[in-house]
Amino acid sequence: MHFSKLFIPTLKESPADAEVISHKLMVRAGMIRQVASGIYSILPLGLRVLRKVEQIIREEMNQIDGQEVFLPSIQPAELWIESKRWDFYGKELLRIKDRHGREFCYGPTHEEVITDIVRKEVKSYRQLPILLYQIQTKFRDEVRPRFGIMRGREFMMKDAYSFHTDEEDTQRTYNQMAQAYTNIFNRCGLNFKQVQADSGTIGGSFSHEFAVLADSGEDDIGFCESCGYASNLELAESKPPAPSTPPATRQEIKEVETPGQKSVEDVAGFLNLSARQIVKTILLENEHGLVAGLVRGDHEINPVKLKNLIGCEWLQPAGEEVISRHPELHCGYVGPVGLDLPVYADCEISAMYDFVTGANKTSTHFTGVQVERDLKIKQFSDIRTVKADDPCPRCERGVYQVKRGIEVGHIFILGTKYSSAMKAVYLDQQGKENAMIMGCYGIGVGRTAAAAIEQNHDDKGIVWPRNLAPFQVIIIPVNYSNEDLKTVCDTIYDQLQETGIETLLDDRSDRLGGKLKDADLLGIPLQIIVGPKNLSAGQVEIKIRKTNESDLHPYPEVIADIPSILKGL
RNA sequence: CGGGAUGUAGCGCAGCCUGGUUAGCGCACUUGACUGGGGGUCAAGGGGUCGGAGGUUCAAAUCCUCUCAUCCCGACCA
Repeated sequence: MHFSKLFIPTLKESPADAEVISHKLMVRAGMIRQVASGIYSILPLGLRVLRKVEQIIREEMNQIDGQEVFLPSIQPAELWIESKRWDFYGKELLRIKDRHGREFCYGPTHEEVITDIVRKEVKSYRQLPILLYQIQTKFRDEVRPRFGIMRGREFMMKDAYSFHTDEEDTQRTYNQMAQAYTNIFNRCGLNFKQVQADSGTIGGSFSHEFAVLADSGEDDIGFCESCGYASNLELAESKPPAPSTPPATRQEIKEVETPGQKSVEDVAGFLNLSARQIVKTILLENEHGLVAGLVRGDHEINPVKLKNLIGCEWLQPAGEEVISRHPELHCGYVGPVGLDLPVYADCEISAMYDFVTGANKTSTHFTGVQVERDLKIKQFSDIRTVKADDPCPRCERGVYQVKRGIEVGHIFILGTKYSSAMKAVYLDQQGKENAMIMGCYGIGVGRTAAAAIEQNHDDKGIVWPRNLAPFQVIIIPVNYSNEDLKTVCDTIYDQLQETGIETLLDDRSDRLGGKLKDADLLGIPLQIIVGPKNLSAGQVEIKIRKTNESDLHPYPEVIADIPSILKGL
């Protein structure tokens, strides 16, 4: 392609409303433009990159017998009512009416549509398993879109769905999918981790995320480098407490005055104790009312773990307004002793003796509290959030590291949640009807491209991983109106094109400086700079974007080496 | 949905506090000349209902009220 013919509106300055580096660079490199909050136009250069990601995904999906389909983005309400998600999905579901007043939504995901197709067309165990996927736009009316196409409302996604007769077969496909995802993100040149994840509102029993490690990520990833265990922090297991021997004499429970001492730090300082000797009581609210969670003073409660433990629909920290409706609860002095609420305690509490809790009385705490004597615990479980340097639960010596991650892929075993609700059944060998077992698997296409930029850039611009680069090579003449240079550049261009290397020829009349700045900004892996001085010495300059290394090479001999130079990048 | 901020030319910004010529600057754009190895120089141009509506005033980009949009933090999120 000739640069002058391509629509690549590059900018010298970053847009004022861009915060993260990938957003800034994608706008500056002329890849995307914003249309409305969370809604973007993809320009030619951006689309070339997205197509690269898509192609890699297609190849890996086809490799494991996935078949590509294309489902509608506008979906009838009936299907969503049938799966019970019309009410459950909430405001994120963009609802629309057609001219007849019939209700539709813009698909945020496609379990309903795909299950509808499969239930109509698949009747026998002989037709299973089946794996279908598509790549198309989704719309989720996010509360707060941000970071360019990293978290847009409309976005490109690959979603795949599999249907099976039994758990084992589902697990097999799930594992193949995990391997395919690993291949995909490796080919995209990303540094990522496959981590345990919560299945959230999509439901299901088993799930992993693929997280690209980057500071701008929105998730916290906990992982252990000794054994490789990795998990989203909202699910990361903590190591059970080592059995401890109780002190010879146990303290008696005692009320102490703690006026104005509400936080753990306050109380610890006031009583001259460590936070580890205090038990925090956190009040949370779910559809059944209030519950209490106990964690050690230096720990944080993990609502996701607690929600999964209780098995409730939702769970959130109780607001002041809710607490104020309970006169027996005093903010800052709530404690588990004699508390008339279901009390869940973190495992670590079971190894504590002589600790401090709130006394359910203003300006008062208890000291010398003992679990078995003073507390009524509904259940002990792992309900705290792990921190960096916590011991790894899966190996002897390892400790947690915590880093930010961008969720680029997520795979789930759904079980029969949708197939039961929507009666997607098949006849088994005995002629008996069974619900199909499902899995679903997603990749954010645009987010993957953005994540690649987050991991591969410098102060000059993008540094594309080779497989995602919109072009492999850019030819930059010092002056394209010079006939000799033009001839050489055209020759190199034709030669590379014939070899199948995607090449961009910067035929613009701009001065060299501007063209070099743009080439760096666009992040094309290899630059060939053709100037009169070097050329008269029979040489051209070749610059590697990633390393900034620039060397003179004999022309025309070097052109034949370009493919091998590229392979080495 | 709570908290914070910003809307002035395609992009980045100043002017606003303390109202008063024709609303400025840099980049980009158009024309011409010179130039040609890291965003060049000179000259001449085009482009604005100062986000919108209402109000105060002799006079509003500037003060007041409402509203819309966008961004950030939090909550939320396959």
